[in-house]
Amino acid sequence: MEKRKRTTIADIAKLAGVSKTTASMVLNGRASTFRIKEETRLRVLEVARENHYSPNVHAKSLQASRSDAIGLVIPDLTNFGFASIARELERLCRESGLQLLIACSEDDPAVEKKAVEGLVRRQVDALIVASSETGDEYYQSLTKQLPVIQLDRHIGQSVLPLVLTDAARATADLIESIAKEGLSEFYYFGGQLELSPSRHRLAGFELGLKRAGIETKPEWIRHRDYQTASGYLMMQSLHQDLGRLPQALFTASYTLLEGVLRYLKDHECLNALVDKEMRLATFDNHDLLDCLPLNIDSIAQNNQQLAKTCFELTLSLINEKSPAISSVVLDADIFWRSKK
Amino acid sequence: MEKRKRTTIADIAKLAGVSKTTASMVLNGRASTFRIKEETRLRVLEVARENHYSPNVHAKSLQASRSDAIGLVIPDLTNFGFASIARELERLCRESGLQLLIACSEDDPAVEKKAVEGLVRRQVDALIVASSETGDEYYQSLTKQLPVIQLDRHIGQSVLPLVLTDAARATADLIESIAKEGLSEFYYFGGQLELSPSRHRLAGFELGLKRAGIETKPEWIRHRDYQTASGYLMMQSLHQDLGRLPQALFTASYTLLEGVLRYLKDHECLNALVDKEMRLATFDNHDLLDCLPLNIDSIAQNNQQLAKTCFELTLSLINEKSPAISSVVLDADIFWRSKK
DNA sequence: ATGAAAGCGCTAACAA
DNA sequence: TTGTTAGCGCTTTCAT
Repeated sequence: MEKRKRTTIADIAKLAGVSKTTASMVLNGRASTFRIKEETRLRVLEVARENHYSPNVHAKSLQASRSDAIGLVIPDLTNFGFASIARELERLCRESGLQLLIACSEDDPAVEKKAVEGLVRRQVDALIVASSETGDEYYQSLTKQLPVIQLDRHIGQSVLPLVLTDAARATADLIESIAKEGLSEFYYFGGQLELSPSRHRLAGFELGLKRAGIETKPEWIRHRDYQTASGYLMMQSLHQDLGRLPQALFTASYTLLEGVLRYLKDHECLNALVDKEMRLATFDNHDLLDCLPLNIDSIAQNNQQLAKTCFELTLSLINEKSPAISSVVLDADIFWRSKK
Repeated sequence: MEKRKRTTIADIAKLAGVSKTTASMVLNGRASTFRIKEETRLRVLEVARENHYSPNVHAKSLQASRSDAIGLVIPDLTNFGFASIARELERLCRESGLQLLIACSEDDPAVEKKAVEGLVRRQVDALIVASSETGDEYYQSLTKQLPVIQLDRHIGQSVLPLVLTDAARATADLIESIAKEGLSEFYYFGGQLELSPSRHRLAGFELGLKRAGIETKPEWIRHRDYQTASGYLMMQSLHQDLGRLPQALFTASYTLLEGVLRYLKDHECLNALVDKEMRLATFDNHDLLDCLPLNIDSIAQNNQQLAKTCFELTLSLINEKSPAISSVVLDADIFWRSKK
């Protein structure tokens, strides 16, 4: 594995019998601007091709103090929603000649900080964060060095640019509609209330019940974190508390739903869903829900739109065109699987 | 958004009243090696902290001609298997102070080439590829510049370092066991035969049947690509061909399984699975399969092990310690859900 | 129409 | 024990 020294612009210049300047101009497609002779231009291009010349981004970044890279921090790459967003952002970056640097926080503020520091040291031109922090002091101070964009999650009351989904509205609509079918109870399993999406989802849930004329009982609302295991545990304790399955349950995330399903499967209760004796709905969508006989309604964020909006906002911040709007809230969609 | 000029080592040196060299030594923790006075060391460190000094990786990379970054090319970030591998590799890199650069090929050789070129321009120290190419000429030529490791997919007959799962063995065991339950037919839906995993999975399938004393009929084997839509279409045409559901079906990927399930759901045939009138098994595992009443057996790659092995191999190649072994084949696990 | 030289931030010889 | 200097590959004035 002998590492061949890469060919540099100096090599090309020498081989083509021109100066570095001329070679640089030609290779950056600005030959006409500098009225380089066509013959010279072709010669340089030819030499470059023959020698597989590829510019060194570090040299370029060093001198331009730009990296043409964007940092993305998300909790977990295997979470389908974040994976979708990451995929879309990666595609947009790739097609614009940028590189997306993805780092995971594992939903741990300490890990998140480490991850961000790594990205900042790599001089990313901007930072997109789905944060697990509750305060934005750190990001606020970072913003002096580079643009920071909040994605999917609002960090405390931060006024940094923000792109997220209006979870409350779709949740309220979904809950109201189900509740009006004539329920006398509706349980809610959620994650950490410190995270902004948790609050919005819960607010939507309570609003939906209210609109359906139902008063929320405190014992209906249960919280842990977004781990699948938490969904399992909450379902277990609910089942024990009641001595039966609940009439209806809303899980605030796909991971929690999975925990609930696992419990039901382990205890051979899935039939209650098939027969619609128990109503189950969830935030977050998953393609597989379409393929199941379980009648689980869901709320889907528009991840593609989220990514696109976020990307465009990021680009405009990088170019210091202070954009018309710096915060965008998108609608979520409801996927009905219990009806019709 | 006024971009503050970042503090450099020269700033630190000046503020601390020392030379750049001294500051550099101290900041790289090599003060003792150069016998820098403790007092000086502390002063430099203090100044650096006060000014939020963070070294510029581009300058460092330029001079060291290393980037402390590793490139990863996978077909799709939302594919659960690849996402798991990416997550694990990202974690390993992060904990070693490296940055993982992830790019997607969308299973298109042209896109893949573009993606790789982008990573190479960024001077990644090594490249890990789950390729959709059928020949390795390109990667073979790249290997003169940097180590290239094949992950999960064998590129043609390439002799480049390789880490993958022995799909054939587990598949054969699974198929044999199911077939011996007394089946007279067993269908197979696969993806592009040009991709090495496809061949291994099919070989395992045929071996399994053979061991069960069943002769494979050509019409049992069907191929398209790994799109979910292809699973749907293959199921549709099979259903029409037979005028009934098959006794047993093996899908060579999770995406194909999803297409099959979607077809069955659309045509209200899922009960056949619940009642075990139709046997369904798949390559690739998914947590949700544990939560369903569908009795779908699956084969799981050990993604964590795959990532770990690949990472270690990569590190040793970067350090030019030619490793003892340059190819690793790992076992897959069978998850039974139809038995017991 | 082309070239020489400086400088981006950093490390490593080599001096002192 | 610390400082001076050159050079990594590139772009960009400023000359010519």
